[in-house]
Amino acid sequence: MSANLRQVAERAGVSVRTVSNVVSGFALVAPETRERVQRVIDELGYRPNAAARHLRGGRSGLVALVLPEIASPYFGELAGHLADRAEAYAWTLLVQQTGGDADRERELLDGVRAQTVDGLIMSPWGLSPGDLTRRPDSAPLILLGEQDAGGLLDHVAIDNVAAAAELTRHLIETGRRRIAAVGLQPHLVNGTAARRAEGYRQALAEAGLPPLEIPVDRLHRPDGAAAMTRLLDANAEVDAVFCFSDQLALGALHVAVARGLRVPTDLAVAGFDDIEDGRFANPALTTIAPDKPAIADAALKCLADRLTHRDAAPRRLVVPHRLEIRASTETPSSIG
Amino acid sequence: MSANLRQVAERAGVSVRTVSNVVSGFALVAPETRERVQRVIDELGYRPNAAARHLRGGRSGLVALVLPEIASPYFGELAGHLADRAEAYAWTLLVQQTGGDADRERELLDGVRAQTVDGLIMSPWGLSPGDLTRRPDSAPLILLGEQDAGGLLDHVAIDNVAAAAELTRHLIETGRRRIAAVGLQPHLVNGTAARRAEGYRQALAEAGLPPLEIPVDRLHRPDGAAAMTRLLDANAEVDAVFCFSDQLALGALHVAVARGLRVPTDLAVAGFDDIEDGRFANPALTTIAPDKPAIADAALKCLADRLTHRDAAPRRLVVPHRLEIRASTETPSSIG
DNA sequence: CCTACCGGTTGCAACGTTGCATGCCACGTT
DNA sequence: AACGTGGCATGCAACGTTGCAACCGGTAGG
Repeated sequence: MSANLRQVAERAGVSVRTVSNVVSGFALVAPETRERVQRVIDELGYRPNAAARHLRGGRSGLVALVLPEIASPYFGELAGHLADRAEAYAWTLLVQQTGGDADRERELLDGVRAQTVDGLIMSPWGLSPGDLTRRPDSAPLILLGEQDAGGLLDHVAIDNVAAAAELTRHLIETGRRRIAAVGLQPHLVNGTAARRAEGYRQALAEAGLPPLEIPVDRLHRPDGAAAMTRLLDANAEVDAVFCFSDQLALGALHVAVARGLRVPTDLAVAGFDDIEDGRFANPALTTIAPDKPAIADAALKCLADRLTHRDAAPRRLVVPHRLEIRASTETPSSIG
Repeated sequence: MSANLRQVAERAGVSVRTVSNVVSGFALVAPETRERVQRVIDELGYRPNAAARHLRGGRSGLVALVLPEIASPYFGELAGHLADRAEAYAWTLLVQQTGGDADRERELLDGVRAQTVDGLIMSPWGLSPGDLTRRPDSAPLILLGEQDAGGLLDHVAIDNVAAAAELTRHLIETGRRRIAAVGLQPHLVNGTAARRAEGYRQALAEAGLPPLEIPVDRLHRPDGAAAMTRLLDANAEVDAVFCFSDQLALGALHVAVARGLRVPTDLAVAGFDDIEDGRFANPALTTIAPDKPAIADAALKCLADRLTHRDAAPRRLVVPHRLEIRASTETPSSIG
């Protein structure tokens, strides 16, 4: 076990309290005392005990990141930004996976950990807004993604409707007429897919084109592959597929190429999220790029603000996005 | 703030100690007392205070996962398995990123957090075995990846030499003769790349073929892309590229395809790690698939054992791998 | 000359929990 | 009747830290 304040105090010939003052750096301590104490601290290799600080002060320095799955590239990239940025707030990130399961989400929100962290940053899939607001008194919760929690909770998201509409318009502009949307999850309460569908429908309606919506079970590559297989088998004659995640799009792309379709000549494929894989896919994937560092910053800032103003009005932070046009949706005519 | 033991005790008309006994479930408590106390616990929504338990008992229930970067698909997938499995040990995972930087690695190993977690699972890149063993008395450390720490530390890894040799032999068997290896990192102390290079050289030597090694800066897609660009620009006339990570391979693949090479007809491309992107790449990527769930299990088990037997001899756990042959290395002749 | 104040330092108490030792009671045995 | 035993319950102390109030010596102001 490492040294504690008492041991340092004894050795430096001062009180425990003074050592504490030196360590925390704020209070009044005479320069020479500070220096002497500091020397002993270095000598003994003293490290403050986080458990005691937490017990005493109520701050753990931990923030829980509650995600469907950390292995998903989008969440992985986001977690990376969060972990980096968290340092500025002296927070360490703690990862908890839900698999998108409502019971598990509830369990993690109410569980022991939810009380020992300073806050939670969560991307809910299974829980309804009602579930989310009706929870016992514990650490503040910041939501990622659009959740219509009746304005009762802080959340951070891009404008999914606008983004999806933008991307759909881009497909229309490149001459596509039969544009399928892949990624609705009818069984999930999660509002994000619904927003993207909304934007997709808006843009199609503007152009007088009919929607074609393909539901999926999850948002992974195999689901995109399965959806594309179904589309092709059904002879749907689509000339563009807009997937609600890059993973779906990569799965779809894989099947399309394997089936001998030329992308983008025969079929345009677009995704959403701008994960790194998409950038290096063959062909590179057109996508909506949410500003992930900004999402991370906003979530942490929002949490920090919430901690200092426990009862300020909940905020909805909208983070910028960008339409990232790559080879997978190039105009067919311009290729030949 | 939520209720504490004292409040429950008062309300149930028993001592604090008895409530504690009910909560921890082990000690002798009369059934009717237990039931009465339990009722009050539910009523007040009592949750044990982790900070106090940690302070008192010395166990935090936290395990730090110290990685170069969580956004990297291999580490993301591994972290997912670890987070899932950790539950069986009542551990929560805490993520810390090093960027592969030696100073940062040292900082995290010696820092405050390293003392407040029950253990650390780390994938070191910058620190030498010497640095790793010479560290102050804190939580036990389990290493991921091969580290020749002189047998002084627990570590978990696949047999990288054998795996790389296997993959290289596969390339040779499919008729490739000019096989480049991409992924040596001369500036890093990390032994993994060196092991893979060793296996690669062995297999080439067996077949009487000359090695061709391309160093890289990092193991990301852009580095693979850059390496492939260099190879092509140098007119190296290679017919196969063995990349030491799937990310490198995907970058290389992207450039190869973009430059008009037919993969696998003109060029075979293979990777290492079996990240999901590789499975859905165009063409799908041949790779070495480490048994990631097994790695996660082994690391956690190893840590648990270490905690119960603080001074048992350090162990080196070798986890199985599998050669995953996919389209990117199919025999050219069999295609036409 | 007394008081007020200020910089520097200190002791006490408390955060919520659990290990340990002990106490109490009822029952069965000697 | 005295004694041991086993089941159950309790009080005390300690884990390491920091907020609070107080203290001390010295200087400035009334």
